[in-house]
Amino acid sequence: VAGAAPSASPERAILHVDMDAFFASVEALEHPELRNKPLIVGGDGARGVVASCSYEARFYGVRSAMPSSKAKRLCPHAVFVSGSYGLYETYSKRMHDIFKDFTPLIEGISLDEAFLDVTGAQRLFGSGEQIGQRIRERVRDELGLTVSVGVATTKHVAKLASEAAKPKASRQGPIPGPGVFVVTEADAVPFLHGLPVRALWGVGPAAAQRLESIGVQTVRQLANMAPSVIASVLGKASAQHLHDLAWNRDDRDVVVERAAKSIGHEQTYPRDLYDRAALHDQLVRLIDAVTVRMRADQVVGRTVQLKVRFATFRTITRSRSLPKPTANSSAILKIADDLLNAIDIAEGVRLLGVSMSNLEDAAFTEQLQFLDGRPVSTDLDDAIDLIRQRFGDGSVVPAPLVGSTSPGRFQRGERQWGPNAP
DNA sequence: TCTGGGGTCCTATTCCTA
DNA sequence: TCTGTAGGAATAGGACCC
Repeated sequence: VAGAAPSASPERAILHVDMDAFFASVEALEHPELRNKPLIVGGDGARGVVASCSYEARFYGVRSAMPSSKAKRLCPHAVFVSGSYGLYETYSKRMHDIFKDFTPLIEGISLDEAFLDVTGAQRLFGSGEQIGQRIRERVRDELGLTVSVGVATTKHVAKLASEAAKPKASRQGPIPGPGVFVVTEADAVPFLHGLPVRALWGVGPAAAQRLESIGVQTVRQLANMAPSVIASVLGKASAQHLHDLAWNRDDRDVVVERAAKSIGHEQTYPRDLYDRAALHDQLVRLIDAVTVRMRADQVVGRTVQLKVRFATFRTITRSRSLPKPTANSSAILKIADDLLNAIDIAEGVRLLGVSMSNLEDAAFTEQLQFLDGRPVSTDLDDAIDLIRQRFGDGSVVPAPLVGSTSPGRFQRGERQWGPNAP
């Protein structure tokens, strides 16, 4: 209507919801005897790392991704739990079910964190802050867990805001934080400029050190630096990106579902491997696990990547692309074997990994063919999938693994935090 | 004092082809 | 037929995230 006042559209509201000490909190919930103790979820073995830890453990300096051996030194009386991926998945799903009551625009970042676009939900449920409070209450009441919520007009400030909402560690456990932390559009730049560059999403140890070399330690200094100067140490793309973030220029949307770009598995062994036959058997195992997932997701892949970490921790990758994409175990194994055979393994192999990329929808893909034109059959893989469905994962295993000490089937999330053996 | 496993994205180099 | 070159794809490595 001419002359009518435009209805005030609500300000963009992005929530970042982050579970507090997720894995450790779930374990404490399921095992009451572990409550209020320094608790570490992760790999117990010599090559394990910390996946998550309670606030009581954090007080001693224990952090996620830290080698377990170091964590034990810092906090010798901590209880170690190896963790159960499936359990965390269940809790994560229940959390998402709560989110769905407020908005369909949910972008899961990991099991324990997600972005929610609640711009359009504000008329119905109140401001972003109010929605954040309600989500917190419901997760607490229905799941028995605490989450921290950041509210802002952009994704990356929402992410930083949830960090500001989090509890602090003490000997007695978490000291509650604000729980919900709001950064308005007007406050965003001052909020950002008070932070160290390391706080920005995408600035890790390497970038922080490079920025330091041109005298940049804070987001404010980064913001006031010419992008061309930043580019001299970080490259053009990330320089422009970080400079934009420093001024709260972030127009990235909450993306509900994105297709995976690669599927892979890797494993660190309790002892380094020096034997080609043993490595071949491990390839069989890894590829079996990868292709099972590919077929379950109905995708095929064109590029095979092999990853080898040597005893010295030197890591290399070798890849080769097929003329046509596939999810066929033997076709992939052939390539992976070729790649492996071209590598000198005298140093000893600590980790082996296989991943498939250049993924395509299996339904729209022409079948991989042999040179004479016959299609490479996936009948065998399909039959194996069926038998496992009916009789269990252990009912059929690749021949090289029969009678070996390795478990036949490689499970997603299995020994995710390192080998358990000493 | 030793560094997991799942990924994504970016950059530099190499190789191929027009 | 040889040479130079521009651009794209493939490859390798590394940084970063949870």
